[in-house]
Amino acid sequence: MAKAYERIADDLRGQIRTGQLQPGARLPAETKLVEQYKKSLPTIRQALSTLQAEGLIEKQHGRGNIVRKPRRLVERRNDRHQWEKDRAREPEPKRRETGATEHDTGLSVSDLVFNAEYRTTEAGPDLAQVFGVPEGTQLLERIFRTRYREEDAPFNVSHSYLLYDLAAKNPDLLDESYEPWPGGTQNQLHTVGVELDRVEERVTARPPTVEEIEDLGLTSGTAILVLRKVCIDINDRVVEVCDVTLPGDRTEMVFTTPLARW
Amino acid sequence: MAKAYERIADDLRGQIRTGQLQPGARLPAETKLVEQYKKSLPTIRQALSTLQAEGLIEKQHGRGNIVRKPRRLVERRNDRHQWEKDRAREPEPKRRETGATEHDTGLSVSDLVFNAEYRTTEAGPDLAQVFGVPEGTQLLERIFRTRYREEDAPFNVSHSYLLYDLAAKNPDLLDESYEPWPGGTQNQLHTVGVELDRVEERVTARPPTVEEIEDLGLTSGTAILVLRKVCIDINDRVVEVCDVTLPGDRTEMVFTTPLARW
DNA sequence: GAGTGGTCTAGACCACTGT
DNA sequence: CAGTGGTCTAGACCACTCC
Repeated sequence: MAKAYERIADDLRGQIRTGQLQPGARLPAETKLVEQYKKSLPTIRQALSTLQAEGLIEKQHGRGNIVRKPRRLVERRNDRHQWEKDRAREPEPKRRETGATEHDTGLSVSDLVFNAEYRTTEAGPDLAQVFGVPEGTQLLERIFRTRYREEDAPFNVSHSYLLYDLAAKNPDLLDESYEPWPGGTQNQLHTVGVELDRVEERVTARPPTVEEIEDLGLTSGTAILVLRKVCIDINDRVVEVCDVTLPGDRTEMVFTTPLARW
Repeated sequence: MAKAYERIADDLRGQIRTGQLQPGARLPAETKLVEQYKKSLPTIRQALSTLQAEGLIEKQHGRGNIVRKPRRLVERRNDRHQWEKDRAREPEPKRRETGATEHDTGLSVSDLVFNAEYRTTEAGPDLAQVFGVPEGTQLLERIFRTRYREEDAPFNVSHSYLLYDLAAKNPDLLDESYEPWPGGTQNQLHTVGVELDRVEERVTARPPTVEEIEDLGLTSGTAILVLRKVCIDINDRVVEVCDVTLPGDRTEMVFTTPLARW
């Protein structure tokens, strides 16, 4: 004998998958479902909350339970790194034209709103290990948020870390008011004599924390992609570590791996 | 005035984050929490279920609510593709030694259990578009599952698609009893005259469906990584499409992007 | 103001895990 | 068998959305 809330969830899930309930459509009111399935309200609500956790519906207080629409995906390609490296030594007017995110998304600079915040921190055990420096080493931490001009929530929050002593060679790099910096971090590193050899990106996924739900404007029933980007220069030194949080339901990361010919 | 279940969740979350409640520890019984917070059982349970959704605790019927332990990560590196290409033309004994997953994880063949299932399907709109063939074109679908010998659930389920006509050039490729095929798919493609030029991987994240919770042995409160790998040969033809489902709490994907020198 | 979901209570009974 | 979480009910009142 199947559990009541599971049967109800299965039934509604089926209606959504087969398209009987279209994306954007409102489900019957919870009180209607009570009559329909002859079960109590809390049972109905439990069924609905499992559908919410699966990302199939969205609960809107005062409006109803809505079938989720697939969201438009933002691509994030790994060829952005080479593209950014090529740009890093261009003259400023050219660098100013567009940034890496615009390169990925095909949007223009004016479609996106960019926000930066700088501060200094000390390396904890985790970052100290990645940089290969002692714990407590001073770091420049930079927090970036990118969002569409017409939307409230950013689709990208990243925390970038640079060795403070390295960044301080060019005092302009310590000043957040220069952001958005034309040419991005690779240009900034170029001004202190750094050339990148490779970028290593590590990706995992997990459910969002409450803070991330706030920050990224998620509804519950989504996952987040956690990306750690490590930039390594031609002397095999780690010169930047960047932790990026991306909403899983609107981000598609594209990694192209070229292979040597036989 | 904060909601009661939120205050309780915040309080418990704090205890977990600060380490007052260690991973693996049991929370007080729900009835104890009722006394402690002077709230009704359903309210307590609502607080606990938000913690479960965040992946912080795991509910074990009859035992208690347990603080989740971080899981051991399995790495999946993109240099596996070049590694596999290099192997593809080696003699069979060498190919038989280890596979790409063992290369990633540093485990030996005997630590892993591999399972394959072949069948034929027709290309739906999605796959037809990626392959650049008409809908209904016959495909060979191969379902692979990989798991640790000591564990029940696989950490990797993938659906690989090949053009049937291409695979049929070597009848051995149609027979699942040859799996695990030494040298992997790139060697198989080699036997029908295909050389890969590049691999394109697209990654998103989302909450698991009920089926995936079953298949991958997940507890609720985890996310899955969805990866689509597209293999493109030196004539710019799509020769394999592979959809991979990975549990987000035990997988770390590593992508290294080498950059050209200035 | 009508309709809808959100929060919370009090309590009954079932099912699983351990000893 | 004791202890624990899982399922379900019936009903009160609050908060948001939209007309």
